[in-house]
Amino acid sequence: MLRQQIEQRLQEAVLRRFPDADPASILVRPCPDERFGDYQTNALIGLAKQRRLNPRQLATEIAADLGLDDLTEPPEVAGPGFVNFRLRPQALVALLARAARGEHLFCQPDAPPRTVVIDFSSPNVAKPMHVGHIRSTILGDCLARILRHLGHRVITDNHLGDWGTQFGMLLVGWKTELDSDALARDAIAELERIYRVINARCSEDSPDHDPAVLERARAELVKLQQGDPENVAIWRRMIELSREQFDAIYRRLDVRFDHTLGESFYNDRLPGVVASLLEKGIIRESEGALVAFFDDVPALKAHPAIVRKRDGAFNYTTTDLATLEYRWETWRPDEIIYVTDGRQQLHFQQVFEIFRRWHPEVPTRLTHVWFGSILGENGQPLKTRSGQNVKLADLLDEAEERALRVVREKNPDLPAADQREIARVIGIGAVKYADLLPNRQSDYVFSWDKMLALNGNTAPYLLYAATRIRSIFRKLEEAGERFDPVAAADRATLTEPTELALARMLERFDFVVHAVAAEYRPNYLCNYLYELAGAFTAFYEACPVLRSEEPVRSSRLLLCHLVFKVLETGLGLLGIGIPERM
RNA sequence: GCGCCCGUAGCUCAGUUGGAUAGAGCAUCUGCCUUCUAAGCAGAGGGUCCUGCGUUCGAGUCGCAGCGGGCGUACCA
Repeated sequence: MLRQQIEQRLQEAVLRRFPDADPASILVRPCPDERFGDYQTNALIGLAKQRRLNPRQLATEIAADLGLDDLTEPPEVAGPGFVNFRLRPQALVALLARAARGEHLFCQPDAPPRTVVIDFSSPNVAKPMHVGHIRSTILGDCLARILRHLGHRVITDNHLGDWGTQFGMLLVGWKTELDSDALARDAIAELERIYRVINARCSEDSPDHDPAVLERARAELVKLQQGDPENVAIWRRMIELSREQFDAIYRRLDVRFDHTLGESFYNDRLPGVVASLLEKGIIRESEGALVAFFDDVPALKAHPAIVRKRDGAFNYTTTDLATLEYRWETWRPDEIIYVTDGRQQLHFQQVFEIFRRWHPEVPTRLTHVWFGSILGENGQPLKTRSGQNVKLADLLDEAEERALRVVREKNPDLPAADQREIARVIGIGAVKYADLLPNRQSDYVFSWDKMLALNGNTAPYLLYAATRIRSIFRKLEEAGERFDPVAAADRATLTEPTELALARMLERFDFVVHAVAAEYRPNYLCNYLYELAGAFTAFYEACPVLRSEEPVRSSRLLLCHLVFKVLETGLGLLGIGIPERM
């Protein structure tokens, strides 16, 4: 927040000197080493080079013209022409006071607000949600929370896989294999089972292969596509049952969608999409299919995209194009974000390229936010011992169970219900944190031990710091005292190194949240919160709070109060809650 | 073949328009609980940032070439 003011004054000073300079390249960023200061700019070096000036001399002259006395110590020029800024304690105290009065929480919204559609999670009907869905769900939800926090209008849409050739087999299975008791017990497991049975009969290299079943599956699919009332009713029922199970998971994860418009929602639009693409000459017939070619795009030259298959059926490219057009017509978004696996990069390049040709008038930014795979300890994609996908519900159960074991060990005297609630919050938080902490583009190795470790950069560490703050205020309340942040702010004083370090950390929150939004990388926020929690525990060890004398005592309480709010807000942006105690 | 990603401490990984002496956790070692939660803190050791060449005042970061690994690549999504 103070960084922004420094940057603005720097840009103004540069423009006074060079009216034609580009302010977008005049940036102030955190110092890599706190010995140099809190913030620095290196933009003047490049600026001087362009204009054949001496960089150090230019830096010295600009630094003298900044008018930063209310915010920083006198700026220092260093090395080849860096300018280093050190925040004044009074400026930090004033910032904390404004936060105490509720004027901000160390983060300012983006202006102007934008409309952003986020497409994430997208599980398939009649299949259990498994680890393959976790990153999309958690990352997408986190980005939605971040962008909303920055003041944008966010529309989340769960593009369910509720249509496709698998329904031919599912319909045969429903009519010939269904065990209604099993369906009542665990609908998805039963749908999965009947699918497997029929799929085995349809596949030619299976010992159960039966050409008649394959034929029947095709016939049932055609009937569904033609609107046969019985098949449509069964199909709707399968969607309903699946959504109940998805919703149970989303409730546990505290994930919400504004819309759930599955693939089938776009069925009516598909023929029109293809007709329009043909009319505009964007696709043409090739080997019986209708295909878009990209001879003028080097990366896509060797990768044409099929928009209608030889047999006349549409595929996911067609559906995604219809979806894009619908979203544009309905919400006029400034941006549409797709959160999927990195393996779909080529697909989205093709879809975006086709859409640009199809609707060149649409200015919407199209973004594919992709992520790597979750691997087992053997370096291969994570599976159960029997080679199945790990079900998300099982994974969440185990996270909570493991957390419960630790809670019981650490807090044997708490009531069992409290232990379970604490374990639930920690377990779910640990899963989310472990997923958001790695750079999203890298594959990461899933490890229970690391995820629920009690130290290191983990959810329990952050939650522990937060509950220690809660504990301080609980003690205060038990003593019958009331804490008034505004009154504390009026006489706040920061002198101890760990106090000042904490205040500086709070000030940086704004920078980090904006960096997350700009690059779609929640791991920046994870690392920030870890540092904030670390700065708090260092302060906690060095500075008694309740036992100190006024006015130090209320200043430290104010720090605790604000650190808790930022931890709570930051963890909230990751979709993670804080237990009452640990 | 073409395209994308990765290669950083023994292990798992961060590393923000290119920025100063490359960071963290785990593991190893040394201290710290009669004081607000030790699920903690303070400290130590540990590096040819895959290799080479180039651009630059400055390269883990950018470009080119190579090596090693993962993934994608015409009718699944």
